[in-house]
Amino acid sequence: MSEEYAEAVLDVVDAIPPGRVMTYGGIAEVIFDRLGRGGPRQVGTVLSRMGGEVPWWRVVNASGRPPVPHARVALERLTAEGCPLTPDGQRVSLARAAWSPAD
DNA sequence: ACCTTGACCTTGG
DNA sequence: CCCAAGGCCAAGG
Repeated sequence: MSEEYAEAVLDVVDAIPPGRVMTYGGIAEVIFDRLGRGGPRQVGTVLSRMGGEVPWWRVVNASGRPPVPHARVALERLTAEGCPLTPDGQRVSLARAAWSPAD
C-alpha cells in the first residue's frame, strides 16, 4: 500500500464528524475518484495497521457493524458520541448516521 | 507466476 | 435475519 494511499484514507477518516460514520466501501469510493485505485479491502488494511491516530471507530461495514476485533469499544464510543444505533445497539443506523465529505 | 490472506461487498436462498 | 458463494484489490510468501 503506497504512502499516498494510506494518507488519503487517514485524511478522510479524520474528517468524519462525531456521531457520524462512513463505510469502508464509501471511503474507498471517495478515494477512487481521487487516486483511481483501491477498494474496500485496501481501506480496511490501512486502518488495521495504521489507524491508531484517527477516529477509526467511526468506520463501519456495509451492515453498520464496527470491525469485529474492536466492536465493543467502537460501540461504546459511538454511543458516547450520540451516534444513532439500531434497537439492539449492535449496529449503526446508517440511514441516519451515514456521512460523506460532500455533506 | 501461483496461491493465500484480509477491520470488505453484493447477491441469492 | 443468517449463511454461502463469488467478486474484489493489493501485498507477501
